[in-house]
Amino acid sequence: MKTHIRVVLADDHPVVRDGLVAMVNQQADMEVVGEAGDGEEAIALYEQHRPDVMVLDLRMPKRDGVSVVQRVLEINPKACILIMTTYDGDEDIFQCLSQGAKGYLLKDAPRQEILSAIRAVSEDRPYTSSAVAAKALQRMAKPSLTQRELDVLQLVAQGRSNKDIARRLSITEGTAKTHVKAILTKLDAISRTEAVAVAHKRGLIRL
Amino acid sequence: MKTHIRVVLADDHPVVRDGLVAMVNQQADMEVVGEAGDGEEAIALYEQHRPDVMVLDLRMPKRDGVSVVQRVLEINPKACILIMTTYDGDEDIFQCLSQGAKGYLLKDAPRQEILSAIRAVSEDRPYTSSAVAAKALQRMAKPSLTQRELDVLQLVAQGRSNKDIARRLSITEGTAKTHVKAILTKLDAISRTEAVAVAHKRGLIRL
DNA sequence: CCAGCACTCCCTCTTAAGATAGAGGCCCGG
DNA sequence: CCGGGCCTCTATCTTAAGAGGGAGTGCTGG
Repeated sequence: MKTHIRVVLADDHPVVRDGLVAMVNQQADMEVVGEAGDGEEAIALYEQHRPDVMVLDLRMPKRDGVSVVQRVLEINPKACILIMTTYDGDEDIFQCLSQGAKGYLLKDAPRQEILSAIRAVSEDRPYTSSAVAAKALQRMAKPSLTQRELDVLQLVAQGRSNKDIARRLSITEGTAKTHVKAILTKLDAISRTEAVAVAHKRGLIRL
Repeated sequence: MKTHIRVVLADDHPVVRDGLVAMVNQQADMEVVGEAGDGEEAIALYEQHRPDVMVLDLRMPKRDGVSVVQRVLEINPKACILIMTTYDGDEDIFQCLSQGAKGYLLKDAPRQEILSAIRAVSEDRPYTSSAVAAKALQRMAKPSLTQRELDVLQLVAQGRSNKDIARRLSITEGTAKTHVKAILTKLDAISRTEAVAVAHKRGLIRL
């Protein structure tokens, strides 16, 4: 057993970092060795400190949480990453876990759960609450959207018309319609507005 | 000058509460006297402690931040409330400030800003960062939606058709269209999907 | 090499959405 | 009392959206 779990935090909210620092440093068996406010910094601090656990927020400036997970696991495939975020969409959960994050928890989790998640992940044991695990499983049964469909979906969510989407993506309106239709089918939506609602709930698009 | 600023916190994230507690209790001139995890509890703790400052999150279980502001100001019209949230939509800002909150700041604010906001509000001085104030002013120039229009907008955002909306609200499809048209005009949107995007950005609807 | 997928384009047809214009009942505040 | 929002309903018309087909390209992995 380790004498000390060394932790690096990455979250763009100073308050949340302070909260985690307070919680962690109060424990005898763990210690915060670095704090990052954005994705780039998070990667730099990981390389510098090589911590036992990295606690990561999903939405951060400069670099997205998912891409930080990828990069860190490139640097060290055995890295133990715990995602801590407010977003509970199945797409986010699925992406992070399938990229190789060891744990995923929500910011409204109680202190004890956060601390035991950090301990679990530090010992290379995956940590996922049952609600989160359920969403990951749900997501696996659903069809994925292609990159092009995601491009179109993004524009649909901004309220663009098919003609407008076609112009922006340099395709014909007919093709735009084909993509939209595929999106509706995959998301099981009747209209484009419903598709946006579903996509938002699932975490396929952000704002 | 007060010897002690007594603070009550309300936020549904334990991590955020811990962060604020750590920050505040480190200061010689202030102290946290109560922590709430939802809106109801927040009101109860306000009555119990009558703190100098109340720090409030907007989105909480059981009771919305805005309605907590209203209730607390009913209890004590001189109450000093500081909103602290991640939401920066102009509607949220406008609602809180016009209800009588003394300050509004975002969770990504640095420690110093948070602390000076608490001090300002405790002395009955309003605190608003320039970016937040700008949004409140922007909002004032925009037309408000009526209650009925908000009802319709909510359904539009869920992807409902005009016919469906009409059924749910027990009105004719024509009337639903009339409301949708008014919404499009007020939000300066061309399509309903764009209206949803705009409404979301402004904080008029939440998922 | 061929199957499969992603991306593109094309067609028709039906329905929903949005623009435009008018109008009556209601309640509140000047 | 009367004007002015708000909510409701009406009607017509144009255009965009969505359903339902098919089909050709290029790339990739078995």
